Amino acid sequence: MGRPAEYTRNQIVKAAVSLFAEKGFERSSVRDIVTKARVNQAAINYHFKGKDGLYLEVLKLAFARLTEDAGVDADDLKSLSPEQALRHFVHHQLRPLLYQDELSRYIRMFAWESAHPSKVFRKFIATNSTSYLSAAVAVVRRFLPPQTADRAAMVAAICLMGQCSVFVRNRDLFGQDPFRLTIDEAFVDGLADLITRVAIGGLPHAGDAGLPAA
Amino acid sequence: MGRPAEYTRNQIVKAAVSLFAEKGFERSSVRDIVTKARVNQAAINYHFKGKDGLYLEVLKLAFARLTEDAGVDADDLKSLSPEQALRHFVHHQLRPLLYQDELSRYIRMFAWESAHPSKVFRKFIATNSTSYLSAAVAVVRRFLPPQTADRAAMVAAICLMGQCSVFVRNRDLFGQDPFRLTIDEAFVDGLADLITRVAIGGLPHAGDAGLPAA
DNA sequence: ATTGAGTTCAAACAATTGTTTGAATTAGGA
DNA sequence: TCCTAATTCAAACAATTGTTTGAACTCAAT
Repeated sequence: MGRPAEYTRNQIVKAAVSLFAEKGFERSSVRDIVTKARVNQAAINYHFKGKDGLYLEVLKLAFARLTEDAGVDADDLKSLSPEQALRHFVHHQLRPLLYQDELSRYIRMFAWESAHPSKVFRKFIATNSTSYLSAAVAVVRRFLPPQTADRAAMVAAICLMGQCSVFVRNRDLFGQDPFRLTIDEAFVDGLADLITRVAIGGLPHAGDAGLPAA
Repeated sequence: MGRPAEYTRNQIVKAAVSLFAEKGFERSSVRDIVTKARVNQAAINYHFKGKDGLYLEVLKLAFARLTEDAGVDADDLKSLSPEQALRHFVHHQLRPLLYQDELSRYIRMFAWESAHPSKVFRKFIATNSTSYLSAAVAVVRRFLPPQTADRAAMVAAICLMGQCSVFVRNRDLFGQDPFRLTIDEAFVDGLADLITRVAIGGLPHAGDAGLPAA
């Protein structure tokens, strides 16, 4: 046996998560990752069979962490009132605006994917039947008329997440010149309130929208 | 003089708009553009001083076309009721889902930029003081309490456009497997209704959200 | 016909990407 | 101790990117 292989793997995964969250998968180069991880160039291919393999591994980690987490766990959300669950979910999606921990990085990775899904990601959610959207669908559903079609609920969920992910992806940008938003706790609370209130006020009427039935 | 230089320029611009709309600026290679335009490799650098220069030219065209257009023209929208103006604006943003004409391509280009603004785009909107967001701000404002801060209105506008651009960018994707949405006129009408109704129902309460004052 | 500026062209350049190679290490089992 | 398999490493590879080069070509004006 050679040196601690697990150490190298962990270093790579940690660096990859950090970079994928910051710039997305496509814009993160293998060389950037190995430099940040302080490992050799060829390590990624040796341990993960390529950049795609590494991403798949990272996606599995992120998905596992996110589904077991309180923010999107179906059971936890069901125990709250619809309004509380929605508020909770939205705030969870906005978490990367405030904290830069591991969980936030995972959420941010998914925010990049929601902008333009990579091939790896599409293959990943194709196999994981319980998509990362299902939590959002469950949250949204409770505001919709009971007989609302699955497809309509999914569309509403996509809208909801779309509003959050714009801010998560472009956090740095919105702090700058044409916008000059100060992104602190007060701002995120306000933003979460805005999205939540708009959804609460509007979703009950969404059923009338006449989205095509399933 | 040599051959019709204007012809070459037009060919390049046309091909570039098509590709930028389809995949975004970064993912469109110079070689793809010149191949589609049926011109020589070096033509882009000769006529536009590089890929960035071409994009800047295209952005100017798109911006001019979009601001003179009924869908986002401030005066046209003011002549409608707030609800009508909102519905009109949202439907306009969703136009690339139905039609693939020039106007739709411009809208789609901006949808890519709203996901992850390129350097060229950021420099462009920095000089064009009337950002392409201002129309959305004006539309949204009429639903907000009169004393609402500019910043809060902008945030609401970003949310509104975020909901539209997700679908515009990933049109093809949503037609496929995990989603299987049939994107026809009925769907787009329904989607526009959904977004509109949610906004109408919720925006009036957005003022309570306590977004940081300007 | 000749000039000369404007334009096209095939080819190469320089930089970056993900991946592969094959030798050099490392550590555990015989 | 020697052997073997796992791991690391520097280097190169092949493909793609945007850009530059310098000669060839076109056409209006002289």
